[in-house]
Amino acid sequence: MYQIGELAKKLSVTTDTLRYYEKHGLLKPSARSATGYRLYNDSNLRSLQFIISAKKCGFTLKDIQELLSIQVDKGSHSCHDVKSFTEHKLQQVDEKISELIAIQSSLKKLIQACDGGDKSAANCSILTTLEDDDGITH
Amino acid sequence: MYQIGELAKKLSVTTDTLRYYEKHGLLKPSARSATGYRLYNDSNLRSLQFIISAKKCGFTLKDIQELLSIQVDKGSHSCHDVKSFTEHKLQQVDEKISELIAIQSSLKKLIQACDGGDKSAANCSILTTLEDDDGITH
DNA sequence: TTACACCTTAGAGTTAGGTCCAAGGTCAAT
DNA sequence: ATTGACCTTGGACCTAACTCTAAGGTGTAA
Repeated sequence: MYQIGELAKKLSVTTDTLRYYEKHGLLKPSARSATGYRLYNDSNLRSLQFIISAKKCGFTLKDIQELLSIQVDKGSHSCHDVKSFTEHKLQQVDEKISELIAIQSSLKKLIQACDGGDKSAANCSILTTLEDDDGITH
Repeated sequence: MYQIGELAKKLSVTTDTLRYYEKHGLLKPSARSATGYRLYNDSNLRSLQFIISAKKCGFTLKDIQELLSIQVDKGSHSCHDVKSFTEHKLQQVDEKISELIAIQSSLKKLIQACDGGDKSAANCSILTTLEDDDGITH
């Protein structure tokens, strides 16, 4: 069990942020001490890691709350709903990955050009390298 | 050449957003009409596509401005600076991709569980599937 | 020449996601 | 028993990225 300050330090966020996440339904501490201190367990820690990762990838806190709320309950009558919701989220993730891969390949080319590649005049910015061949396709 | 409204409609943003991007140095229209109307060309359109893509992946407008400002000028004395800056940005992109791939694999497992996979009791949420095997490693 | 859909600027307002008090309680060490 | 580093709540404040409003100019079709 961690106090709020320990957890915050572990994952480099502030205690204010943790209280904010609690208030907005993203991360509820597993318990409270007799005197009202928030107490977090390892499951809370993993949730927070997930929140931080997903945020870095451009998901809103609302998106993240939805992702965290996905629960597949075998035989549940809501299985179909959960599945189509999850498929929709997967599609968003796939899109982000495609876009990042295009940017990644552009940046790699720019670095190569900097190493003395012979196309440096033609490929001199992220936009020109994106246009090159395997850029973002829409 | 497009007027602001045409470009906005083409890429599903508002005209206010385009004016905002101009004011903040992200997207300057290639010309103005005699009467002061903004005129955008295809290069402006590609810049805007890039801005939208990068934003979706969690880059701030400041990040995006920096990405757009990368210019490799062969033989430039600043080549080294540009290279290390670009390498740093590439590292950020690589991280985002890793995190998205972990989330992607989780979502795929959840969808499979929904299809009647036999591990649905054990793997019932995004967090449990992340913990499974190939989750995010820190 | 007037209607209507465009465009201009400047500046105010909004939302998400924190961040920072203030006033006070808790806990371990001196 | 008091110091100092923790914790509590409530509410004000802040920044990024829009979004809206007001007051007015432009362009073209009836």
